Amino acid sequence: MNHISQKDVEFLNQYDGSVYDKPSITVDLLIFTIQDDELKIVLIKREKPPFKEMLSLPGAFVKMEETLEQAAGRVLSEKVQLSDIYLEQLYTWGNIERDPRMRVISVSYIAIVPIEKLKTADETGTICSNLYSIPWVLQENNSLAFDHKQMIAYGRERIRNKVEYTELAFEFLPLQFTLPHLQKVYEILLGRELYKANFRKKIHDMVTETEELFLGGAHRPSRLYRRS
Amino acid sequence: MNHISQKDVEFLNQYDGSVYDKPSITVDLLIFTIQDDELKIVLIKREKPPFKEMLSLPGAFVKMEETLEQAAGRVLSEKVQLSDIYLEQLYTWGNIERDPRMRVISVSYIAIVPIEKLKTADETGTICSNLYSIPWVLQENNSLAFDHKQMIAYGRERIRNKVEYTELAFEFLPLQFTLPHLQKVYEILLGRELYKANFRKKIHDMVTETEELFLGGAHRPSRLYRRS
DNA sequence: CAAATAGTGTCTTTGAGACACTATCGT
DNA sequence: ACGATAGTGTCTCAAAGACACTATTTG
Repeated sequence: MNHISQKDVEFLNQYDGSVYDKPSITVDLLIFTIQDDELKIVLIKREKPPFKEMLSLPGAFVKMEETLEQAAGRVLSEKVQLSDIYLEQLYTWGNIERDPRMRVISVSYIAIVPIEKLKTADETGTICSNLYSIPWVLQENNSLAFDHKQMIAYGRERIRNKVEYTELAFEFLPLQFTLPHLQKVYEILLGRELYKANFRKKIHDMVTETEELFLGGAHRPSRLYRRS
Repeated sequence: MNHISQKDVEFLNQYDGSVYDKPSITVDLLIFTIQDDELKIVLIKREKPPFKEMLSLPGAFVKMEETLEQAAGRVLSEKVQLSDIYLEQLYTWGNIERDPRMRVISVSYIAIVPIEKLKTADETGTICSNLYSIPWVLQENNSLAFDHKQMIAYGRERIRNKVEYTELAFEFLPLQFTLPHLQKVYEILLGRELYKANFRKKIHDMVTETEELFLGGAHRPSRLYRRS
């Protein structure tokens, strides 16, 4: 597959000799979680120029022998060695000057990991210490490497929208959860408070109650549910 | 920008020498219109292998000096020399074997053009004779070049969804239109009939009535509206 | 005036929103 | 018993759905 025949070269030459001068392709990951009642994202401090010392999304060049999803999965597994993680293509960014060194096109992906899962896969604490609150990241005076701030703003918006018409919110929670906890997730993602009774009517068909209660709180315990 | 410094090469070599072995990037266009009460798309018959003689989406390799949007606009303008055309990124397709010759990643775009606009920009008739009905294209026994059939199915779905929560349907119509015509567009895109009175309540705030009537029909003429 | 399409009024049903109430735990 | 959180019943209101009606044109 990597060998290019003469016919292919002729074909490609019709397109301005793209064989010899191609953009590079990367994937960048927006790994979201909810911690301490805040929507957070995994960022890393760049160790090399350009944008040295600045925060950026984890990413990698796409290899010839992997699909985009596989590349995204590879970047993700370098951070958290976990299976069953929500992964969705967000948008492809192709501005010419988005990387000052050369032409790079980036396919961005959204990943969502429950904080409990993140903690168990993070023995060294390198991930959880790299979690940044979205409101803080998106502050006006704050600046990120490349166009990553714009990506995060776009990803934040995608999540806000999808929460309304999908069951995306569940991706932030473990298998079992209480309804007050689920409501809190919705409230954080939507950015507004919800009425308890109405909320429960809305999500009623999405959940099944278990026999267990969530104990450990100082007051009346709440029932644990699963997705139905 | 096309010059790669030694430092860049070192940087890139960390990523498996991607400098010398990169995927190619193309854009593929889903140009939709409505003609004869059917959703249709512009397809071209491939003149060369692979998939010679088969139908495919119009597309092109992305040049180093153009953004993805510009590349999409270039392909579009090769078909229809028109401004003010709805253009939206759909999805990026990165399967390894999607092009049998080599590794090609394709960024797909949806374009929507009112049939009237398409006709005026199509003196030779080369576009309108290349319009294919979506239901026909998506038939099970029908086959298209590359993964283009899958792209069209995905684009069709995107349109069906966005019609419900955006004003996308207006993109299929000229500046002035009648409400029966607008309703027909909604019905075609949604794939079901709508009640006249309810439909008008729903779109009431999106439109402004003009002083003109649409004449030429055999019966009572309907009023022309614009987007508000 | 008949046929056909354009356009409107209104009853019903559904679901979101608001709020008040009851229930059950730990201390 | 009390404080605090969990959980429910129900009224209100707005929008979607269904259907019947009136209006205006051509031939």
